[in-house]
Amino acid sequence: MNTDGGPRLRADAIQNRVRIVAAARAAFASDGLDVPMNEIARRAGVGQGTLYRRFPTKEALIDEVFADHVENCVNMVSAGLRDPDPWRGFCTVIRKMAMALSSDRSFAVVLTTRVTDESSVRSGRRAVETLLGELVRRTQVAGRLRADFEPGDIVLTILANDGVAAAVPDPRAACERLTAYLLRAFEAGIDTNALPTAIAVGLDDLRPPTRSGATGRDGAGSEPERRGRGR
Amino acid sequence: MNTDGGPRLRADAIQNRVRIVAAARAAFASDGLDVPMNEIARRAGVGQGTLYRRFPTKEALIDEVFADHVENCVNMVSAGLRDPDPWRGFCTVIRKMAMALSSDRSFAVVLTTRVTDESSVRSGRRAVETLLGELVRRTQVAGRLRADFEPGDIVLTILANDGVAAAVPDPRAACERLTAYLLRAFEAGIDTNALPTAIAVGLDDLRPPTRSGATGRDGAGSEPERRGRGR
DNA sequence: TTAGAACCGGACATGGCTGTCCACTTCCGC
DNA sequence: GCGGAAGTGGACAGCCATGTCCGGTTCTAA
Repeated sequence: MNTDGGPRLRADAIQNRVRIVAAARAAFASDGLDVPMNEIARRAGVGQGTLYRRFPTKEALIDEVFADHVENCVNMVSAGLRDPDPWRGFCTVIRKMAMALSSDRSFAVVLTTRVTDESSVRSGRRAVETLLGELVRRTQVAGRLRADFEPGDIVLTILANDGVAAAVPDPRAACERLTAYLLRAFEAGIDTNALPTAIAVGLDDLRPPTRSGATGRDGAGSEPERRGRGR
Repeated sequence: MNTDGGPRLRADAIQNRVRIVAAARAAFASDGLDVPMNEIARRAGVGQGTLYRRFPTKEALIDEVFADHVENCVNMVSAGLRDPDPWRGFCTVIRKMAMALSSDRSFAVVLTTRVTDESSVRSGRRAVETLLGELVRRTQVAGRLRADFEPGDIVLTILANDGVAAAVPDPRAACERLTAYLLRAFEAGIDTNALPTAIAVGLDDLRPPTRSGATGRDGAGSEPERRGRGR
């Protein structure tokens, strides 16, 4: 994966780099992209200096960590596309995506927003979009997916799952259920009521999260604390 | 609304208080709860000192601003409950909720997470939940809502809409479409396939949006902690 | 073995946010 | 009017985030 064309690193530096990436991967998955850099350094057992030497910005680290995540995503959609039963393939892709989103808090962010601007993540994302487009068309041709379904509806599905996963204590179960509902709605059937106009957004058109709320509120009593110059 | 039992305020102070609340309402709606306090003060045309004199913490301000939002929500659900056609009432409530979520970025946060701990928002939220439970049961009895639909699925709907609204450039259209899909899936019909197990969460069981960790997989090498070679 | 380049850790600079303090100003009862 | 309590604005403290710097350490090539 890491075919980084950079200058050869010293043996110990390579070790540390690997450790950093592993720590970052775990940290992002469990705590989201908000996890501080020094926390990642701590988990990796290196100093901040070392971390920033390898990855000049947080963005660079995110990019490295998620390049292969996106690649996995590409593979997943490709696999669904090769399923002889289009509808089953479609459902599998949607379900697997939902699972990935529910188990990794940062996945949706990386997949949908431009946290990194000039990156392999970005191109991978485009690949995903193209493949999803094919998947949709193929399933519609087979007659199992609503004719008015649009690729943008998959973005909708991703974001919906993300919203659920971000707040619920058991994201897996919740996302499974949401996905089951959505797949039911996506299937071609008797109901031919027109849908509201489709949203014309791709994965690149989304705005950054800012997950509002965040009034501090770590849970551990971080009350105002009266720390002024006492008087 | 503001039946604040505090001491009588001076005329100019009342003016400023009103201005602050109005500015906060607008700011929260458009920018989310992350908007800084001094930005709110600026918009209200007052100093920070004044703001903090009226509302000792940001939490208190949020509480004040959203008490009536939640009240509106209660009224909305009540209205749906009085619709002679249960299914139509149900759909109206879900749609209106989605609209509210899509037009006010902070609404979902206030509705679903405990940003404020001891507050009228909290009790209003419980009222909303009770009413939603009735709404669900009533619609099921009328035979138009799936028998295996659960009140928790409305929470799912709220969170899903929130996820979409947070990221998409035109939240209104996107939420409308998502809601149309979901309502289709919720309706009782020919499809009697079992759903995955329901999620047993209420509005109060949700975790804050940021930094709560533990997506159910923390054990993955969390703390190598090898801490420095000799030196 | 050894010299020096690469590497290391952690202190520090910077900036944004919440919340505090206080010297000054304004309203309002008498 | 006038005196004082209530009110005001903005400087400032403390915290936590990203990213920088540098004195000391360690790998490695010769």
